[in-house]
Amino acid sequence: MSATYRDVKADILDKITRGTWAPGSLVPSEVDLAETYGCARATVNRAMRELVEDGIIERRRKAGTRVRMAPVRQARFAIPIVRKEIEDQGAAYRYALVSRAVATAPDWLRARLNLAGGGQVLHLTCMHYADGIPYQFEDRWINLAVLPQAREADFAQTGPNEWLVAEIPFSDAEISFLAVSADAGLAAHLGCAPGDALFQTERITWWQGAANTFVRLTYRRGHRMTARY
Amino acid sequence: MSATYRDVKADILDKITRGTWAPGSLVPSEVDLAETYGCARATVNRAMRELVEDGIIERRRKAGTRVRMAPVRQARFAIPIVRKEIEDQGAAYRYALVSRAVATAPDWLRARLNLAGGGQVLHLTCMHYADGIPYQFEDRWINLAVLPQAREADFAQTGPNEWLVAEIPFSDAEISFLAVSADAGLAAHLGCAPGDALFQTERITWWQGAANTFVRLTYRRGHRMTARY
DNA sequence: CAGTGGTCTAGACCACTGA
DNA sequence: CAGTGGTCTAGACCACTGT
Repeated sequence: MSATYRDVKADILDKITRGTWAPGSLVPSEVDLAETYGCARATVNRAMRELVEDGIIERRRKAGTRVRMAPVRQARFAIPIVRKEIEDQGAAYRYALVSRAVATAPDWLRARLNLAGGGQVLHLTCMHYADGIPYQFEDRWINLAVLPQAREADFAQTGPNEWLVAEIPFSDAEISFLAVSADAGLAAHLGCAPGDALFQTERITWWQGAANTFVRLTYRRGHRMTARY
Repeated sequence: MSATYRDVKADILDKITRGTWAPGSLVPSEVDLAETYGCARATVNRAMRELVEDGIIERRRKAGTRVRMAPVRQARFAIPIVRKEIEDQGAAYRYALVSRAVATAPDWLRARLNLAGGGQVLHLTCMHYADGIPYQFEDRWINLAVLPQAREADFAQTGPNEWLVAEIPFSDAEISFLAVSADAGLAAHLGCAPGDALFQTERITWWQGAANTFVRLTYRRGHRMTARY
């Protein structure tokens, strides 16, 4: 008697993975399941909500709950701060500012960030090292219309990433993963040969509707990003 | 009076993003918040649980709830079936089996999948096209000890991905994203030049503790994977 | 040991939506 | 319009863990 929501979730998941409840089939209603497991409906409801969250089942009022035909396989990636990423690997972290310039946003950036014409941006390039070895090259553009205080910030000691996290702790973002061929500059910074295939991420973040930064992070040769799901 | 859990969540999130409640600061207890919002504690609790899930706050019994110092930025990626991915772009999908062979698992694969010596695997290579243009090259290894029925399956018409989803709808997986340089084979299949940088994913899936498949998916030049969070 | 979150309950009302 | 999920409530007990 008296199952917990974890018990209920585990049992239902088991029935689904073992095929007792096939993809597309109808799952008993919450009331029935509550009786089956001898618990309150709220308990069943919580188990079911988590299964929806996990992409295992689909629910619709009146129509009931069904096992998904094609499970939505989804992975969650933690987007780490570079320093933490490196330190978690047990390596020593070092940061270096490569260049810094205030400029008018180039056309491609205005299009990406949906900026008005003539917008001023702060363009930074930096390097992140793990145990002295190049780890990541950072190419960052900060919208000075949204973050005028960036103009006065000192990025010689602290990377723009950590500065931004302190300045704007929570924001919306869009991230892309892709592969690029190393040009001469990247090759020099990351200690690889021109033409080498490198893993790159691009990220745009917004705060209260306005884009505040665009960043392109290029990792050293051989880097991979891993997740479990 | 009588706020919903969405109201409560939105209001708390607003207080955090606007800086009213700074990173690291203590959030009022559930009992207090319930009184503030004029709702039941369970309602506040649900809002708070979702904020934990979103990586915004941390909670510990007795110690209370705090705004996270470094927000855990996390992105969720839907791992699509290639066919769906292509069709959702409005393109026509075509599949072709390139090769098929039963073999003893090579050492690197045995290590990756934690297989016993002498294990038999089915090695398949396939192509996926969008509007007739090469889209993705699939290099798949299926553990015949776990999935003996793969030996008899016809992969000429249906890709191994869809076959596997039907056979083992739900499983655990580990996925990696990386960049590779196209070798002669990949270049020929994907219609690019040798040496081009290509985006690649590797995935291992387990079912009931045993690895059943390893797959390496290489995308055509210029492919990028995008998510919002 | 006291305060906080974690969970369960029994009941209620509501919001959809398929038949 | 009836059945299903979605949510809220008031109260209860429990499980941690800081002081």
